Amino acid sequence: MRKPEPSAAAAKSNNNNSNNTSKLRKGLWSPEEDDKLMSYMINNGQGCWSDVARNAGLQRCGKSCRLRWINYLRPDLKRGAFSPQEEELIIHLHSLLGNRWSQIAARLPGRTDNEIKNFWNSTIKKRLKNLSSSNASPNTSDSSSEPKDHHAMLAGGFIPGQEHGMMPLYMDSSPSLMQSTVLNHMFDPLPMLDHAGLTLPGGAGGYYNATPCTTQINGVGGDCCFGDNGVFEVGGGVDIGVEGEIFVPALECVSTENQNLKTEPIYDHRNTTHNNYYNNINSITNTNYNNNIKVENIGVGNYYDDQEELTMGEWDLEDLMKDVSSASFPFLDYQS
DNA sequence: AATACGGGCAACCGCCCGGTG
DNA sequence: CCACCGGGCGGTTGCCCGTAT
Repeated sequence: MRKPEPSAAAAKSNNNNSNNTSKLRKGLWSPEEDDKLMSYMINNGQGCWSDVARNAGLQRCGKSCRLRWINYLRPDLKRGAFSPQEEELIIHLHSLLGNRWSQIAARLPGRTDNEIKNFWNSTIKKRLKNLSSSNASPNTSDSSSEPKDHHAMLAGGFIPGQEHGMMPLYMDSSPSLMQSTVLNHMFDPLPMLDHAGLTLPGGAGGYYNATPCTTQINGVGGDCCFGDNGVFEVGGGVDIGVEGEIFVPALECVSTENQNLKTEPIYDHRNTTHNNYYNNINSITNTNYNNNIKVENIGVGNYYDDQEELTMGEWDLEDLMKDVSSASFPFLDYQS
């Protein structure tokens, strides 16, 4: 994190200078900048980011605006800690995708690649490291005795919030290592599911409670999204996915009590008040919907049962992800 | 109470890729 | 074919804050 430039006021005075690329602000975003970007995006939608920066009256480069919007201001962002299910999914997807954070994020509703990347580097990586060191036998703790097959060593290790213990965990993101392990059936393709009862987060027994990908702003009911024209639309949701509808998993319990959306975030993201602003958005976002969808045709393991479909040299990410997206995690359909 | 330290995370950097003229 | 530009992405930095000493 970086301090906002001390000359924010000075930068403002240069608003009318169109040739001010050398005076672009860096560092933390001020609440005024957030307001400008937020209102511009809601009113005009996403276009050329350098235009966004210019037209919104921001002394920022387009990239900075894009990043701020994607990582912080997007109304559909989920704030707060990762749920155990999300952790599991991240680990699972990372075992398949490696450090392709954007692709992992695409399958985690409301989470950004940056958020997941930070979470991985700060939390999960550390846990895996501790795990690997604690798993080492006291008698064989010297480095020379490190198992050749660290996949096997890690398999059955850290599974947050569950007792599964069949998912391999990787410190190494090499696809070749991952795919070879995949081929060896070393992980449970649906680690977050109870195969017998098909228990999904928020539900059980073949059905689960899902929250649709919808967002309400300032209490206005309806879905929100960017339409074909790039304009941020409220109302008139798009339905795609399982049985024709978009659903986002209810990955965490969201309070429905606080519906008083504050329109002015208190700018201090170390301060919980600021986070509350976004949590309130999410409260409203995720409220009012508690739909049940039927989970059918889960293609568990079919892909991996046919080993001839995969060879080391023909590893196909998209094919691999088929099993992760619609089949294995039907609630993630809307993302693709 | 003061200081040191480490964790968490927002934001920047630099590279890559695709589109366009 | 090439140069330029904007957008996307992964890696890294650096600051704030909580905790330990």
